[in-house]
Amino acid sequence: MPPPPSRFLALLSARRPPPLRRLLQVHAHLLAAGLLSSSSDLPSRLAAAYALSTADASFPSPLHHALALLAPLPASAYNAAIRALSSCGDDEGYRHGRGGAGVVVVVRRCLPLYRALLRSGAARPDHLTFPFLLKACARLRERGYGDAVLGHVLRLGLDSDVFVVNAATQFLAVRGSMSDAHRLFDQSTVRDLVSWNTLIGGYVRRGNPGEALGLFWRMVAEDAVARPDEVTMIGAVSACGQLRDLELGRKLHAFVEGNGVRCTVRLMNAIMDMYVKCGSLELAKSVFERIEHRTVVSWTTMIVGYAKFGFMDDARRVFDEMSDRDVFPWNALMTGYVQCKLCKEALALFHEMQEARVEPDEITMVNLLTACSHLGALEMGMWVHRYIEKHRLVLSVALGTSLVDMYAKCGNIEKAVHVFKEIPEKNALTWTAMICGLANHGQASEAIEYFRAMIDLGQQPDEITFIGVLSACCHAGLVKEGREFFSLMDTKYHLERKMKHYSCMIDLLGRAGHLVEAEQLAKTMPMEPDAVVWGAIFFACRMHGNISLGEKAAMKLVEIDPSDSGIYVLLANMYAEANMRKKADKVRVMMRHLGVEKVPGCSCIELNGVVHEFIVKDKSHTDSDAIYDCLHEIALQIRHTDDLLNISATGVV
DNA sequence: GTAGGGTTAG
Repeated sequence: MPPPPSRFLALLSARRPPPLRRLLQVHAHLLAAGLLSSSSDLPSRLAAAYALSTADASFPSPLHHALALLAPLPASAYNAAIRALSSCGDDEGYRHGRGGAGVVVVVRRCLPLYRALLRSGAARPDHLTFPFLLKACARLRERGYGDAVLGHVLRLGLDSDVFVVNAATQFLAVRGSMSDAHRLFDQSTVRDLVSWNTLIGGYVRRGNPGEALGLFWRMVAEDAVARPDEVTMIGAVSACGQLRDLELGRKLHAFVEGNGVRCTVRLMNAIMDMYVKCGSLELAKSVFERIEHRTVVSWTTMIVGYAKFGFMDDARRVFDEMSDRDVFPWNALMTGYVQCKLCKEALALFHEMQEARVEPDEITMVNLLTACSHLGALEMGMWVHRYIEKHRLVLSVALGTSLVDMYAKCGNIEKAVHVFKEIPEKNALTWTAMICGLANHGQASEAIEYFRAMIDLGQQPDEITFIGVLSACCHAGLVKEGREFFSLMDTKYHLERKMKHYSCMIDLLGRAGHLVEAEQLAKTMPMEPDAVVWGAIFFACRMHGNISLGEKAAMKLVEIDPSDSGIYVLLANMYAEANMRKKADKVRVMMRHLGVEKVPGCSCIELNGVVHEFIVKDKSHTDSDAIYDCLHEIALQIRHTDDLLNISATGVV
């Protein structure tokens, strides 16, 4: 007894097509049983399965089998195959990196099918073809295909079909411009709830919450037929979250409850997220507690909420309470640790994640690299780099930027430059990471060169980019360039100059001996100079022997932080250098009298992937004795070298 | 058949 046709139908309709070998067996069987000539769905399902499957050495072009099967069939058969391809990978959720590129390759196969349909004598594209085809085009990177398809829609007069128009709006919102999508919406004679939702959702995705909410209110006021539903409200509430407008958010929440909108989990999740973004952890929590069937998204949103306000213990508790976790909650918790500067915890979490056999993704890698940058953990950072290469993760802008930053902050500037050059798509953040890295490594002229290249390529520098170039100028003593960039910031880029920019500029002027100008800038800057500014002035005074201004700066520093012992020591040193022994002793006495104590500093180092932390006089490390022996040895060598240098400097040798 | 919530870099 052969299996019934329904079994083949189920086999061919599975989310993943059967292997090509099996497909050919099924094909042969259906042919023999005469089932392919019937009016059933079997031929188009088989064609779709061929189109979905991956070619191998023995069957290099399964797509040809698909086209041959479809040739005598009506448009509906083509539509079914295009549909299968256009939503391929939907269930897994579209992800960047692994699999993402493969999905796009499969989606792209809609195009030959559509071309065959256009050429077919038996069938023509219809109103059912375009929603699927446009969905596929929206998932491709190139815009051209979709534009051509939109032209066909007009020529076939299908612009009066609301499904086609909505799909076209969605395509324009995702791959084209929102203004085109909006124009299509305004000029369309057909419009329904989905049309509004598509356009509102498009503006939200593009980060234009003002337009999204404008449309929402217009919909409420104008359209008596299309009432906002839960999808509309997800868009409106998300827009409100982007605006960080708590008052409006509560209003929209009330609107949901007052207008009989279905309270789906998705909507509740969106409301929670809005409350978190608007800064009300309490309201988010109360919504969370009222959700009956929480999804991973609900839990993850709560983790993000706690992490955002620094309650990492609560975030961890929520995380531990979850029953099944995909990569999102792991990433959310890790992001929280990194943002709270708990980098060792972030790395430990990654090890837990590996034990739990959860596949890390691009976001995980970005978090890990950020943690490595803060810790100076080069070995771990390099391990992440190898992992990315081994698993062929796409070197996205964010990932590439994190890599550049990691190498720069962990001391390997050559590798940072190398990676930078390999990143296919760079943005202002990538350039900034490179410029700051070069500056911190003392490669001032390169940093400035990169800055000028960035400008030439039309990338907009921001406050942080200028910190990079200004500190480069500072390290190299490039006063002229520093002045140029400092003024450019205001005149050309209209960027607000922050404390850090002033302190950098003042440091630069001071080191170069322009003490009057440095002091003048400190006096006229729009904010109260901080310890860094006065510290820079003090340092410059000590360097250039300006005792009176140095004293003034020291007094300011004491005023800002009386408990900081460092400044007393430095002041005493300044007097000593200027041969003012009495004043130097006086400061030391004062220090003892005030009972100022040195605050222990902390440093850390990574060895074989383990991060070791040390504080002054710390004996807690297991190898403490050996470490102190080594330290002593180094100190002796330094003293010895120092003596030699002093001797040669004084000309005795 | 078209629309919808959560994690990322300087």
